[in-house]
Amino acid sequence: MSAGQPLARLAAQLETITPLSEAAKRGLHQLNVRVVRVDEGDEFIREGAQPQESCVLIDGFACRYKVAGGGQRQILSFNLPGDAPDLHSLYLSRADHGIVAMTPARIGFIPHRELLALKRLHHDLSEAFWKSALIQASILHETIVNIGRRTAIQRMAHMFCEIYVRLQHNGQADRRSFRLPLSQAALGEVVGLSCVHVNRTLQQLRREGLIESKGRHHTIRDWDRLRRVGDFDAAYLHLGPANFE
Amino acid sequence: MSAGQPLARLAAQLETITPLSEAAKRGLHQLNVRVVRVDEGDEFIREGAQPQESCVLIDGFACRYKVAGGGQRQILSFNLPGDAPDLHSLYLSRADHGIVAMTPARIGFIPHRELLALKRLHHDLSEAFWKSALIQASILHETIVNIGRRTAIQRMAHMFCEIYVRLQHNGQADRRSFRLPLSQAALGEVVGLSCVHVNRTLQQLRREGLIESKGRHHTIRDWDRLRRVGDFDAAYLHLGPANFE
DNA sequence: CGTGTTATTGACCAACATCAAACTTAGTGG
DNA sequence: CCACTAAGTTTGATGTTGGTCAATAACACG
Repeated sequence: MSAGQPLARLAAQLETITPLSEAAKRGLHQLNVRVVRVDEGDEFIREGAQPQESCVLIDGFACRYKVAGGGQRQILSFNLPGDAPDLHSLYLSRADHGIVAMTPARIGFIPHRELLALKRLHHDLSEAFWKSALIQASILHETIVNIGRRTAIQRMAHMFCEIYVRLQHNGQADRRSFRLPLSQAALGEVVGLSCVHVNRTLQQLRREGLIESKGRHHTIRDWDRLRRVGDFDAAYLHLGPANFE
Repeated sequence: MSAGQPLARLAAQLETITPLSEAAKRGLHQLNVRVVRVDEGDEFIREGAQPQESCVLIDGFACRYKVAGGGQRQILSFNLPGDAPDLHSLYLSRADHGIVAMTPARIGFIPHRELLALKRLHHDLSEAFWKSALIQASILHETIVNIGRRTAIQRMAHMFCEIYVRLQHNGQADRRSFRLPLSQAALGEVVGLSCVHVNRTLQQLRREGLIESKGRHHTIRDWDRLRRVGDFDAAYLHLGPANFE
């Protein structure tokens, strides 16, 4: 999957959303992709920038975030390999959030012009992009509910469920076990908690036998209970007919 | 604006986003719109439904919401006349949120098939819809920051700023004054607070001379300070060159 | 006028933040 | 391989914010 087709995973992901014509796939692979390696912590899209390119996460793990007035960061969403995290910039001139790599990663930058032209040429591709944006919005909705209405332990449980299901779907989870490259401080920025409270909530999840962690490697011990605690129903991820239980 | 062209406001709103060709506008107005009157409190789209039509808010005020496991409601966003709140349903089969009228309202329902056909026919229209969905996403991002990172008074101040600017842009605010048809309980469902705390926070905003309210009619007394308190910058609303100060 | 809904108040409490220190881990260079 | 460092995790003590419960007051509507 590596050097040859930088957009292979994007294409694969789009196809799980909507079948693509051969022509559309060929078009994707003929795009002029500038591949850039970034390091952990690099903000490869900055809040407020006005990029002329859109990016695709080729491999690695990234997060979209915004910074509140007090300087505190809020993570808006995760991005896994194959995601196109800023289709936004295609139509909105100003990036209203930054994107930061959480691991060393490779990013593909594609000129807006080419992408727009391709989208116009292949209607199925255009639909797939739209649908993918709608799924992202659906995840944002659930995030708002999670932060607005759930307690610390529910939020964390819910977050672990979401991450597990998405990593699993992305081929990055082994059984009930996965690596989540975020510090506890960063986890707090995801669910809107202080890092101290994240720590204590994690301990509670462990104490109750729901998860197990060493370092940044986490294992789900009791999926069914974790799901119930986190009030998690994977429907909002729109991952197709697969059901995770 | 009333009987003749149910989609007049939608067209107007789309045009503030992207100029539309005459053909596209004609196409819009030839759509087969089923207009329905709903009452305050009516949930005209239910969470989990699988509608075959998309809706447009012709007049009135509506909110999109989700319900958490505990039965508590979280409001995701406001919708004003001219909004198309569920373009989602065009591509995602299951509505992952409900929509409820906050005032008596008129809703236009348009068959998915017609809308999809029209979108395919007029590229500018398709772009306008996409852009409008991206703006909604941008608002969701700010909502997540608001709920995740700000204190009660900041959240409320921010919400009033957003509502004021949007109502103003929609022609529904008079000077610094507007009607917001939500109970304090509902305001709490917007910003993730209990209704008691909403009440106390409102009092604080009044005490500090930032706003003034009688009933559901609110007036902004000190826009500049309200904006600072709420950490509000209208950029994320993408309302075009207009600047609100 | 009643009657139901919404707003307001008070008392109390739980959840979560903050601060500061100790401990662990992983990484780095000698 | 070890010492050193920096980053992240864990702990305790304490304070604040905001939630809950329950009662009362103000409105709105028929």
